Amino acid sequence: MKPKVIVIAGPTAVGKTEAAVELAEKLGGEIINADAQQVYRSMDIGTGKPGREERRRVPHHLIDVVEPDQEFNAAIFGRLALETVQDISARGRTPIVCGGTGLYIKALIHGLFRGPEAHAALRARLRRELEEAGLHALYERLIRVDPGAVSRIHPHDTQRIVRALEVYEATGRPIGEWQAEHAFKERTVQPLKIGLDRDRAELYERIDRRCERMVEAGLVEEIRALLARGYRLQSKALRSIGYRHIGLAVSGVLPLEDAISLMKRDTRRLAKRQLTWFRADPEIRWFHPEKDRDAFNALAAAFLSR
RNA sequence: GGCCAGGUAGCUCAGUCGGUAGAGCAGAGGACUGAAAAUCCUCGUGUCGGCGGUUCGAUUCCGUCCCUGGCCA
Repeated sequence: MKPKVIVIAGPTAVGKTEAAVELAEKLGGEIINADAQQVYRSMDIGTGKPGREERRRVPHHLIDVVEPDQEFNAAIFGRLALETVQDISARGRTPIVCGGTGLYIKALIHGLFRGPEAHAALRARLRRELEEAGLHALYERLIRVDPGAVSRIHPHDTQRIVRALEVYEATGRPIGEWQAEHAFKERTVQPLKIGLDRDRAELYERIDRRCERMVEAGLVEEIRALLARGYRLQSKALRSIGYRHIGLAVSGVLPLEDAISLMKRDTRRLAKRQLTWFRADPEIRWFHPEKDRDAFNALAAAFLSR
């Protein structure tokens, strides 16, 4: 029997953490983070991690699992999250997955295609080629070996072009074949998907205020400390929202005030992308994080007793 | 009170030698299989400040009023 999992998804700053903590207390649950940035240690303020109080009330998992310069990605997350779900479940408790990274949630529920993992050396070579020959040349090469890619990968999408070539060169098989075979058909768990959303203007208001609070709470100092320990602003972890913006202010490229404005804008855009992702999933049941709290709590309880 | 410069998309502004208008930013929608807080795609109708006049036709020209900024009193 596949373990039951309650998923709480939604855009950043919508109020997922409070909802998840309350639900976990009611149901005897434990929270599994599904937020791409919260896995990094020493990045607390800018990632909006749950605070000491929340973590005291309910056990949290998959927060602080790697250093900011360590490799982490959706596949690693999927494996760790599944192990964690199974562990929580085996102890008779309820796993509650809470986060805004759609791909991570998908990687838990369905896994990713079992092809080659990210290959650092190969990727570095492709990057070099990209600089020398240009993106167009890489794209041409890709569609020669994988004609189906024309309809799936846009010629400007550097990241996907590189990944597709990487998979092809590592296996001799186009990425499209791997994907078609996998197609997210299987499931590792039985999910109940709860989506949280609220009025757009209100959400953006909350985002703006949260960015300001992060700076007041010491985001600048947090970034200085990370840089002092040798982490680079161009690393995967620090290129994320907030860190890359305030990082510009810390290194004197931008006045702090401008950096904060850009951080707010890009956080709003992130929220919009998150909503686009989750809206495309017909299994998600949507609720207002406060007004509908009783409704989704009841739905979760009914799901568990089924 | 007088003179000058403006009032056009949410914001900053361009433009129409009279045929009802378009950029940047903001914003909206979408895609997403090992970087995903990443990467990428698509989207511009608004009493052209109000009211009159001239004209086949006015956002454009004329008159007048209102508003904003600057200078002078």
